[in-house]
Amino acid sequence: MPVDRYHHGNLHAALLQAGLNAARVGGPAALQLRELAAASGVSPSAVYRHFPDMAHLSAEVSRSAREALAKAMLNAAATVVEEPGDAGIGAIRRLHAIGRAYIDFAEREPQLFDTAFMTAGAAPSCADDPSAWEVLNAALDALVTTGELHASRRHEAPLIAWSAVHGMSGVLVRKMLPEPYRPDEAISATLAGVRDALHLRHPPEFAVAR
Amino acid sequence: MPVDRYHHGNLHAALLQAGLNAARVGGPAALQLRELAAASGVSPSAVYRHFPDMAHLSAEVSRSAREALAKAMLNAAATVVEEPGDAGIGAIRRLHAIGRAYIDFAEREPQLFDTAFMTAGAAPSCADDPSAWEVLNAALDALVTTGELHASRRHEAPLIAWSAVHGMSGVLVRKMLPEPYRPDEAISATLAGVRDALHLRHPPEFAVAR
DNA sequence: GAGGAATGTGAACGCTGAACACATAATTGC
DNA sequence: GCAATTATGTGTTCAGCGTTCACATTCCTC
Repeated sequence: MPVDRYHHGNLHAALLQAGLNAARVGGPAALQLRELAAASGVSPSAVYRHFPDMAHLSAEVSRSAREALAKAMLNAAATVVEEPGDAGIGAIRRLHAIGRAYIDFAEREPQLFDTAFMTAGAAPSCADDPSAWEVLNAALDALVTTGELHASRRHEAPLIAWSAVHGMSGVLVRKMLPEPYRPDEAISATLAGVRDALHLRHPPEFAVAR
Repeated sequence: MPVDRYHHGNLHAALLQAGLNAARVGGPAALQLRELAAASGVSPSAVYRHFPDMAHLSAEVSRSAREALAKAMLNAAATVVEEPGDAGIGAIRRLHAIGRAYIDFAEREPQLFDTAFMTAGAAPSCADDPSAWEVLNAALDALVTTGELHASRRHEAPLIAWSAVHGMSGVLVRKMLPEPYRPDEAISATLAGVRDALHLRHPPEFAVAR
């Protein structure tokens, strides 16, 4: 297709991608209409043919960032190797893996993580995407199935896991971890705390100096 | 003192207060130079006699919000009644009280909570104020002193407590709690999870349906 | 091929934070 | 007690932001 033509072709997707690129570097503040329009090789007003206003574009970028986070979690879970004689420990490792992937994402892409959760109150819930929440609950279901997690704890389990992991992510992103703590020990402690709170086993490879 | 005079008297403090008032209602986005100047009965450029730029004013408002949060925690801890024969359970109740105060603050003043932690990366650490972190550590010290918290867990304890409480606060503020969970059960579950992770006793009055 | 829908342009408008020269009040020094 | 200096506030101006509108161009359909 010709490179120079009046119509862009797929400006909606291009703006979204430009938004992700910008947010990756500069966070929510970098989501500027004129900037994204220029990055897509288009005049500012062209944006309004594809989004009602800047808030909707930002919201879609934010949603896209949440999807990337969920995808990173699924990826991490998929790489966990199954233990031949012990299905339970595999489930525990998978929960650990998705928790660590969540926090790793926040550390690796702090600005994008910030963008993912920038929505202040007016969020259309999170029942929209293949969300981190669903990935977490699938992992918890597996823990119940394998007998690692007592059914009586199943209901509150995602609250405990999510608040801890999401909280530590926020602390690391905002660089609020005080001296003398180091990010890696903070992450390990958080994940170990989740296993303790859920009364799970601690697989040997997760041992921390304690 | 005369109400109509050229010099304001204490514009710095007035702008800070105006900022807190605005942030309480509209969050970080409501911190606008012209708005705060007008609320203080002063022209926009007058602000620059007291703050180098808007970012510094916002940062001071944010810091002030963090102080308010810490004060709410101290307040809650002070109202905990001591158990005559059991100093340990008082310490546990105090930890519970400051955790609940933290989350309650976030629920009661979501916009102010958002303002308190809006600093994206460039925060001057949090060793500046009578911070929530210090209040938390004091409570944990008391738990060690009374023998409720094993010394070997003391180091990682604040990481576990803070990430869980801060994370649940963020979830509630951003209204990200999915159906069918209700805020009060989510808060109880989070705090119970912290006690579990720290291997603390569960005082009877904190019993939840589980 | 004609006509209409979809999409992009360019020039506005009101808003924002910021910078500047200038005006006024408070304070200091003699 | 008065002049000079400093501190503080005003008004104007500027660039950049999101947004709107009339208009131009291209694509699609009949």
